[in-house]
Amino acid sequence: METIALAEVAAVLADPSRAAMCLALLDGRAWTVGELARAAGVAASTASEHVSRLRDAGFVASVKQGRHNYVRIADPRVAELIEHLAQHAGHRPVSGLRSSLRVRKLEYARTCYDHLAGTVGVALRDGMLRTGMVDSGDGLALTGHGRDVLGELGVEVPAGTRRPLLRDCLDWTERREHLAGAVPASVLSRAVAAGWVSRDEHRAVRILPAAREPFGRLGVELSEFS
Amino acid sequence: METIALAEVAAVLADPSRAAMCLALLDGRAWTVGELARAAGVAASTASEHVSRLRDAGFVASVKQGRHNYVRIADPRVAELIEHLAQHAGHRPVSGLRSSLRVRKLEYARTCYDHLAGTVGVALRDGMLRTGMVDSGDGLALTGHGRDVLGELGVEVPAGTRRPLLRDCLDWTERREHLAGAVPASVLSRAVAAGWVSRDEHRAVRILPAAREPFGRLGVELSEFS
DNA sequence: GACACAGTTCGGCGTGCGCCGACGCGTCGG
DNA sequence: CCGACGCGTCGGCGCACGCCGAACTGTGTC
Repeated sequence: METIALAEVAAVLADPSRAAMCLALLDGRAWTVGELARAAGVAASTASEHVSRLRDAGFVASVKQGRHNYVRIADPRVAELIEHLAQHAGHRPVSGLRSSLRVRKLEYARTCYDHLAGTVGVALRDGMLRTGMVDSGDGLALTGHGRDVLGELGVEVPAGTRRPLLRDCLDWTERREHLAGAVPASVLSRAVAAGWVSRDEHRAVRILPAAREPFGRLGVELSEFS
Repeated sequence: METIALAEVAAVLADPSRAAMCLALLDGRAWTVGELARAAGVAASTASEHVSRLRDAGFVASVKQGRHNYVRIADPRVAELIEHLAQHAGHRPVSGLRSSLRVRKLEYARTCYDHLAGTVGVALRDGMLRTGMVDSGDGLALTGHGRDVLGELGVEVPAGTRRPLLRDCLDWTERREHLAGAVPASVLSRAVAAGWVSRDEHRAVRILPAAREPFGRLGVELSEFS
């Protein structure tokens, strides 16, 4: 009974094309069916079938707009699920990930669904802990000082949401933890809106000069990386 | 490159027989290959092949003992991964789950890999929060009072482990959260060792009379349920 | 040493499903 | 109004893989 449900849900991710689409969608943006087809390397008709199946399984949601069909991840929980699965897949083959330039870029700064990851993401976690904005006594918590600094930077702290404010998320390349949750999501959207960073191709993030001051307030010295 | 890894890992869970085996193994015990074959309803030879595949993928570990091969979940992280996946599978079809007697039993008390779940699991979370053993200000934390009570009950609080002491885990039947993590795991193993509860068939847990006093200390009044 | 039994390997069978190309439909642009 | 384009549906092809039974290995039992 319920056992086949697990298999069905896993089967949806078990296809290389659908898996590629899901990983692409982890950047948090809405992709068209055609873009997903190119990303996965299949015909548009095939991609359309895959999107239907992902939608039926509750992994993605889609909205029609003119002649385009925009597809995005249905829910942050789904994004976490896929991240966890990819993480389990990733930590076995140590592989030569650290080679291509594009990967190098992703190592430095990228998005993990709706928050920052990569070197910068890890540094953000370190910085917020070091400056006392976040406390980690068996579970992560935002301190009063943390709330103050975020307020001054114009980052809204969501209230009354079921989503945890702060969660640890094991990093794909760094093999260390970065911050996930409602607060880091809010930090990223503020950073984009304020021109501190810009979202680049795929999941890469470009750090702009304007980031120096606000990121310093968060305990991240960008000059340390280059 | 990395995209096919995700598909490969999902494909391992995508088979109904392997999925059934994994769900069975979530009770935390070591099963023989033959037992898994019967649980999944396939021939022993087929089950053997499935176990090989699960082992290669890092989902299970196996040890040979005499002419038996004992199989268990490789790692708590894997157990959580499967729980998350099953959870995503479960919350769509509302279905008439609440029918059979066996399911009723599982609703009341069962294991979620290595800790208590079901009605009792949820009550444990409520009780430990209400009695001030656990604090939940943006993240769960064990209080000093909590450490004291656990100490008096003979429950060891693991130290120096990477695993979080307390995590929330959304419950399958109750649709509410119960406690996961190192501390709840320790509570369950102590409860079994001390004869407060016994592990029953499948994932069911039988609450014994000796549980009344220690569970009361944890804020759970067993008489409230029957 | 003979037998029973758990597990593994192997060959062969059946089928489910991912793929494409062709076609139809709706939207946008000249 | 007509062509270009994005998307969805359908039919047919081919491969991958889950299944079993038979044979073999290794381990306990009488």
